[in-house]
Amino acid sequence: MTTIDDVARAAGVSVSTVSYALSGKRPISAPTRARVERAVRELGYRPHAGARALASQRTNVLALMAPLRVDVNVGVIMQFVTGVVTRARDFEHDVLLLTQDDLAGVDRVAAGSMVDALIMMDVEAEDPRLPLLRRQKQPAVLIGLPRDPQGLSCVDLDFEASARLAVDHLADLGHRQIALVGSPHLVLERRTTYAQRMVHGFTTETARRGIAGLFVPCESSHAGAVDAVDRVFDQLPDVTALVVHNEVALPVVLATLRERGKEIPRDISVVAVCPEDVAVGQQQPLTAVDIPAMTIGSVAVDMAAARLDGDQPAETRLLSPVLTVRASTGPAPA
Amino acid sequence: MTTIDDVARAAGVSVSTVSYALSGKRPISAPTRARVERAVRELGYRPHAGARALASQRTNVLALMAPLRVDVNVGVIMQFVTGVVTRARDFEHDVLLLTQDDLAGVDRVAAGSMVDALIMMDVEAEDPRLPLLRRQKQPAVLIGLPRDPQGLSCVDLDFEASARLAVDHLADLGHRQIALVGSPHLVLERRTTYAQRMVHGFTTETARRGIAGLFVPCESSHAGAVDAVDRVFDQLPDVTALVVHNEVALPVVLATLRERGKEIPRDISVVAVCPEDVAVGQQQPLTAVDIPAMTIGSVAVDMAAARLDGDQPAETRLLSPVLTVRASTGPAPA
DNA sequence: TAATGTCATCGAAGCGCTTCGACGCAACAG
DNA sequence: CTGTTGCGTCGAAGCGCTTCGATGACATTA
Repeated sequence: MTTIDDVARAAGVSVSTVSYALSGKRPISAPTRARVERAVRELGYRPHAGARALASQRTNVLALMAPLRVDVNVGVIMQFVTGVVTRARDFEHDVLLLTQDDLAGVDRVAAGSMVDALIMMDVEAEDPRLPLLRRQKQPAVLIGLPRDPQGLSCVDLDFEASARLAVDHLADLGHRQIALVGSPHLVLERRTTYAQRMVHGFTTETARRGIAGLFVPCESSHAGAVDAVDRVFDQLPDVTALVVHNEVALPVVLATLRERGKEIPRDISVVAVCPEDVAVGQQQPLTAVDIPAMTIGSVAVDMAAARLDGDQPAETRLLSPVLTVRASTGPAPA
Repeated sequence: MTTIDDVARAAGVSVSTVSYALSGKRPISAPTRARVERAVRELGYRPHAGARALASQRTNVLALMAPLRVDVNVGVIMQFVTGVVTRARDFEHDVLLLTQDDLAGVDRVAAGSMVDALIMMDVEAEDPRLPLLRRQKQPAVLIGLPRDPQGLSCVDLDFEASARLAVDHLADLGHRQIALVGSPHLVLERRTTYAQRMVHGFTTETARRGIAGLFVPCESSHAGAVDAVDRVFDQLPDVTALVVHNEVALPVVLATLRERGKEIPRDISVVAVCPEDVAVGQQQPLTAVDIPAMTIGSVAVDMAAARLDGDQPAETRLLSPVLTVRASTGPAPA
């Protein structure tokens, strides 16, 4: 292994000069810096991460805790992760991946000084990780919105506003009976707040506009989706529009509607709440509220970075939803 | 931060005694060990990862390079990752996540001594990462099979055998015209070997058994899947069985078959090659060759671990496929 | 000419841990 | 009673880096 000593010797300078030349934390004359850089290149020198972390109190790694279960929406998670990893590189950071259930992991990586900051996905209302996070010296960023975010940064799509946006779009088209096909029971029971916030926004907005609004949970399986559609028609026979907030179920819901003889958007309009690629990848392109998963991931990193060197206080950011009209919504049938 | 010195002081022993008490690398008397452990508990001591890495040449972290693109099969990747992360914990290791395109990452984390070993997913025949990997001091495990694995451990499902298994199952049921609906063009062009191995196994086995075998690539989109089905009927009008090795397309292929008036398995049999949960989660449970993604991930970790402390030489392991008969295959129509 | 200031560089301490060699002590053999 | 062995513990070196204070060279000013 080539060390900073080797570089110093090769460049004919002291170790500290090499360090300063590379970090730029003190002025080094151009010729000296050139010699150092040359030596670095020729020897293929890489600073030892552990030694650096020990001396500088910085690891250049951040922890990402992601739900690797199968029941949640794999595609969205992947995009979050991609956003985080990609943006982290812009800040010269790598990403240590923890699983959601690894509660001890928070302590292990934070107290063990393995990371500079932590990002947690899929936060629940009373998430058991929050107390752990609060007592670490590293800043934490939550993707999601717990009941009490005290001391922790949060970022998420504004799901209440998303629901409103979807309802308004449909209401403006004349729809008066709208159903929300949402997350599985389990997700709601876990008190994952995005699901709750969606339902809440939907309920209040339909109420506000004097519209019949029905919420049905929907399991993420073929059967679950078919069942959800059936329940909608059962409980709201004259429904003319659906808001679907469940990616896995989405294609099945569409197929089932067609099977039941409903043409989209002639007989029934559909607004999806999902990432853009899912919305346009269906049999027909769907009007949708975009879940900008990658953006959220990268914003999370930005927020972590801000707290690392700016030591700003924690803040909460809710991203404004954007609805894109495509082929799946139209005026309510007469 | 509480350090090993604090623990030593609290326990009334020397620093080295604490270290040995915790690592077990030298005998420490029971009472002393108890005092150390008590101090550790009371102070909430966690060794500093960087310091430990510096002194011991072990980081207890392994790198996992995963394709976070969207075009590949997200679900399978997630399962690999889960397998790796979960198994890594059994060996007291954490996982650093790199993206596939981050070629420089190999050097950064390996030469920078951030990890003890590397695991690379989605390896191509002439993968550009291989030379980089070979010159690192850390062992590497590939998920996939490059043309020349020299010096690197490999693990994957035996896709040639999988194809054979699928073909044999169908041939034994009397099918004489079989099509393989496979990976997208791009994946093949990238020379991702699982796709090639699948095609090769399919081609040789159909030939060996004197069966008409047709391979059609299939893009991972609704339109792509529909198109693939059309091409199959175009080029092999009397086809009675399909092998589908493309998870994303799978549901669309099934739907399209039905739309074309083909009932499964009465008119046409289908063998999927996909993870079990995908096979059973379709509208009807599918006969399938399981892709044991999680197992492969955990085997990869096992292989890495073996090379870490046993310093066994590199080896290649191809997992034997298992075909499970479900509702989508039956005798060839007369 | 001496005092002052600037700039580039150096030396050394120290980050927190592991590990090697040494040491004291008790048990045992000769 | 001395010599040997083995167990449990300690001290110190060293892992590779960052950073602080000091220093020397040189230019600037009084």
